[in-house]
Amino acid sequence: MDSMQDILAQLNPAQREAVEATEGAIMVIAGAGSGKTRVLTYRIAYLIHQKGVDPFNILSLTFTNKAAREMKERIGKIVGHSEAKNLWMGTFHSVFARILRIEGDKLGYPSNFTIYDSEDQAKVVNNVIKELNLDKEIYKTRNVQRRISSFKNGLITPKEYFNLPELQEQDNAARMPLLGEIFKAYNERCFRSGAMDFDDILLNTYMLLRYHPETLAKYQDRFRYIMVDEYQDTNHAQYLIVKALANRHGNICVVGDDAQSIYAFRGANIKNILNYQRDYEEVQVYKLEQNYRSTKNIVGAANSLIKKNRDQLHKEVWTQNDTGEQIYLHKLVSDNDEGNFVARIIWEKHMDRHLPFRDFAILYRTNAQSRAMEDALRRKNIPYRIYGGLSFYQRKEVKDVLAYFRLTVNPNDEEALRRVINYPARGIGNTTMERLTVAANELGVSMWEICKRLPELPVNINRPTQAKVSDFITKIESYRTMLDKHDAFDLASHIAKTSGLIRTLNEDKTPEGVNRYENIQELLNSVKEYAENQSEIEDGKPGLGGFMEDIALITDADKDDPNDRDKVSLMTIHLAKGLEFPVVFVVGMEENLFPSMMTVNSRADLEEERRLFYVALTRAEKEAYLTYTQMRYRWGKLVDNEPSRFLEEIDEQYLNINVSDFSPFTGPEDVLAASNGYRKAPQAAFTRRKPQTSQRPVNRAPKNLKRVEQNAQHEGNFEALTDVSIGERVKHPRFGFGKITDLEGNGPNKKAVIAFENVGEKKLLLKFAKLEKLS
DNA sequence: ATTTTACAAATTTTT
DNA sequence: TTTGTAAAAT
Repeated sequence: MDSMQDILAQLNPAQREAVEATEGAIMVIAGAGSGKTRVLTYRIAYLIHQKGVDPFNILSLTFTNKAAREMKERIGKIVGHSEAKNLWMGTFHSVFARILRIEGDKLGYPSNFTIYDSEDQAKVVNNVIKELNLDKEIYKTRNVQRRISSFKNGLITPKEYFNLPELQEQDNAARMPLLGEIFKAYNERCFRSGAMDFDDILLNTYMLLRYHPETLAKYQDRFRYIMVDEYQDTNHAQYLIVKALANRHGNICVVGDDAQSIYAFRGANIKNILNYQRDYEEVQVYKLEQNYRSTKNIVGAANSLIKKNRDQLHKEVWTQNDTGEQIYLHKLVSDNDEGNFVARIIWEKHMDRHLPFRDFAILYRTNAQSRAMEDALRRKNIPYRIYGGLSFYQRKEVKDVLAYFRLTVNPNDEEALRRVINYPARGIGNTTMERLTVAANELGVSMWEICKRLPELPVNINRPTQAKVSDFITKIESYRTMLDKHDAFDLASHIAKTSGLIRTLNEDKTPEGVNRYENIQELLNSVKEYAENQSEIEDGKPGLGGFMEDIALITDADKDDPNDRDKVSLMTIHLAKGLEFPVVFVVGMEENLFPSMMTVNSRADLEEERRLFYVALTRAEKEAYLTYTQMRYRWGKLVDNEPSRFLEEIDEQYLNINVSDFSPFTGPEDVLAASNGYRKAPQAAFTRRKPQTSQRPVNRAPKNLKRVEQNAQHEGNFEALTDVSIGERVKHPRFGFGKITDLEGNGPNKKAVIAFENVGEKKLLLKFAKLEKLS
């Protein structure tokens, strides 16, 4: 167990003050890399250890569940693990889902309510639109979803919606006058399915606290100390929940950085930070401005960029770290080329400098960009892990099995029922489903209820079909009787076998089919793991119900697979928030991609994109690479690009610009790879287009980039320096002066062993080393 | 009722 | 390129 004094001694004065200020309202403005997690962790340890606060009375809201787990682990090392385990710690969604499982009956929800993800949500919305006979060309699912979500984040229920002419006018203007009807029907549908969507978790928590004073009092009493991380990304609902909970003891500490606010699109409200001082009397504000993460170059570049934003709190992030290298900027021909470039740099650093793969992250604006990166990494056999995108639990076959699980735990879950009532095929088709839907709507009960009482209801469904429905019901009922008697794994594998899903998948011998089968095995493995873990805990819940509660809010970023220990990380910049890596690549620095096309017309949106870029840059500890391409595949078509406006917003002194129309990274090897695959077309397109592009007057590349393009030829010469011999003195851009002591390999793989004056002996691939001869 | 085929539409970002 | 939906065929 580490001593508290030792720990406090590790903190700088500002950090230490923030840790020791335990009472009242605290706001910590924490610049990127300023050790904010450290402060939060030690603050909790300090509360427990020095102030004798019971961990049970501490609530800490983090950005990911993984972050919560890791903090708990570190706190456990200081105060003891049996103590730390009682902390209330996790994301807003997981902590409040937990409370709603306990208290939800007060709102009419069962404790085993289902959590609908966006796919479920979209399906409910679609069904409702269809049932209301609305034109789906006008009522686009995505738009309706977004709209409903924004209502909920603003704590507006259907009832309130109809009292707010303003909102109705907005929808009228958007040619969606019946949006309120959809909203109402959607909510009713979810409610009678015993289901909440992500936004409901917050909205319902708010409703619970607002209309059940005794429950509010209970949790106010319990949470004597509250901490909120990433406060800049909380929305109105979250803000009010926290405010309500803190109302009694008033010990609340929020940590955030307005420069890293990147979730306005989902309702996050930057004003929460600004209002904080108004809401609480005598707010103590601490600023953490010393960056411990990145080099001077990276911090300087990020600062120069974020200065372009008009709306921001004043803050001066600085660092004592080394100057480090400039940020590399590279222009590539295509997205394929970009992938090859990144893969090649990673490979080089891995081989020559022995950097483990986990030191690298590739960050992009949109998930679609991962493909080119994956292809390139796979070709070089570089292990990688993708975060986000289509996560494991969203795959079709996994969701199918989960739908059976869901139905077993909560048979009212209509989306689960719709998904599998005829999968595998049982002869229950659209006509039957329509009639069941009508009956459910008329009686206002769940579809499960209708199916169960089908014989006694005046529903026009013929006998044979009724029998098929009732067979299905019987099957699910039989699973339900096993819920309490069997652990999650026994029941799950029983369901997988007897539902016919495994059999159906087994018949498919295509590679994709085999893969799907393996995914189901993997799912069952994770059920097994869950059941085993839970039976070890004294008050564990080894049943399937517990498993379903557990996975609903687990995201990709929360998983911690030991197999993923040494892999390159690929993720969107949004997902990278809070993480750090020695070497970071930010790819696709192009207009219309980053900043996204959707944002360039509004200053507020554009500033959010700029903050996003700020977040991306500040993930890097030692080195950052920015890349953009001349053309890339979008919508299956080649599209010409211009460099991102953000590139010229970075102060030039921090950049090492390698931009030329000649791309040294499309070597013979890549031509081969390209002509092998399905992307023959681009290759042809390049050769035809290249001369054109260089003459085109429309090429609006930023001025400073264009100017340095001239120098690029010069840069190119460094690449070619392979005709060196032992004994020669050379200069390396990073390692400085050195003498060649040995040579090995031939042609493109020729390597030199060089004794550098300052950094010792290194073995470098000549084609990458950018050596300069000293004569 | 289910499978096949053809054609259009679509891309921000996430709990 | 992929994904989803609608019409057509079995």
